[in-house]
Amino acid sequence: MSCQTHTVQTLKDAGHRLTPQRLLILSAVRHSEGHITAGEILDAVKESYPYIDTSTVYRTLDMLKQMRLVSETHMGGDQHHYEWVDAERHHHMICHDCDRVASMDDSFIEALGKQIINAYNFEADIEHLAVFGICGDCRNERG
Amino acid sequence: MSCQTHTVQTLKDAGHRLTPQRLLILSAVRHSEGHITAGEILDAVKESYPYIDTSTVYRTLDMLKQMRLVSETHMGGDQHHYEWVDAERHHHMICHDCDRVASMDDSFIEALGKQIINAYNFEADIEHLAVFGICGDCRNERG
DNA sequence: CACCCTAATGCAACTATTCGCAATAGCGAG
DNA sequence: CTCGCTATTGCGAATAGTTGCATTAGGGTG
Repeated sequence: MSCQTHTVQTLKDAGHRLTPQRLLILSAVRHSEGHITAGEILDAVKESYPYIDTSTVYRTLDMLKQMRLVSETHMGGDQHHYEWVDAERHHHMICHDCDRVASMDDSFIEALGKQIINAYNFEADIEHLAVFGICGDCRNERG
Repeated sequence: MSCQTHTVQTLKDAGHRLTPQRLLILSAVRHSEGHITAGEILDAVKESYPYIDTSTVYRTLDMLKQMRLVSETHMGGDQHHYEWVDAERHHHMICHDCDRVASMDDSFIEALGKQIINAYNFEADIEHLAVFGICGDCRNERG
C-alpha cells in the first residue's frame, strides 16, 4: 500500500482526481508481471467493478503515460502493451522468427539520445522502445 | 515507367502476381511526396478503380513491407504512414510541442544496431524509426 | 489458344482504439 | 456537512486495421 500511497499523491499533486476506477486500473498495471494489455486490464478491473468501460481504461492509461507512470509499447501484435515505469528503464528486442522478447539495457538508447541532441539539437524522449530483428539463437539455426 | 518496370520485375521474381490493383497502389505510394497513409492510398486508387477494397490496400502494403519496398512508421497520429524505400534510408524526429517532423540520418541508428549485435547477438532490423521529443526551436522558446 | 492451379480480390464481420456528450461524482470552499 | 465547479465516467457511435471465405483472375503449361 505504501507505494500506492505515493502514486496517489503524485496524481493529486498533478491535479487529477482519484476515482475507484483509476485505483483499480493502477492496481492492475502494478500487479502485472511485466507487460499488460488494455484488454487484460479491462478484464482484471471487471472482476471487482463490472461497469468499467473500455474508454475509461484507455483514458486513464493516456493520463498515466503523460505522467510517465506507465509506458506504452507496440510490440508487433494487434494490441499495445503497458508497463509500470520503475527505476530500471529498459527496452525490448523482439525476434521476428521465434517471437521471443529480450530486454535491452537503456544505456544504448541513452547514448543515442545524446548523439541526436548533439547533431540536431533535438531532445529525444525514448521512454520505451521495441526493436525488431533476429535473435542469436535463430541466427545460429539459420547457419 | 522504367523504375516501375524494375519494381514489377522484383515482385514477379518473388513469385507475386501482378494485378491492376497492385500497380495502382504502387503508383500511389511512389508518386506521393514523402509519407502517405493507407486512407490516402485508398482514395487515390479509387479515382481510377472505385471497387478497390481497404483490405487489398493493407494486404498489398504488408507484402511491400515484407519485400522492403515500402516502410511503415507509426508517427503518433491515428494512422500509420508508408513511404517508398529508396537508397537514402532515414528516420524521423517528431516534436511533441509543434508536431514538426525532421529527418535523421541513418548513421546513428546503424551504429546502434552494431552495438546491439555486439552486446546481445541480436540482429536489429530498424527499417524506419520515429523518435519523439522536443525540437531545438521549442526548447529555445521554453527558455 | 485453352486449361488449371492457386494467389489475390471483394465482401462482410470483427477487434482495437477514439470521440462527443449528457450524467455523475471528486474534492476544495464556506 | 453542504454546495458547486468541473474533471471523469459510461455509453453509443465512429475509425483504423484485420480476418475468413467464396469467387475471380494471373500466368505457367501443353
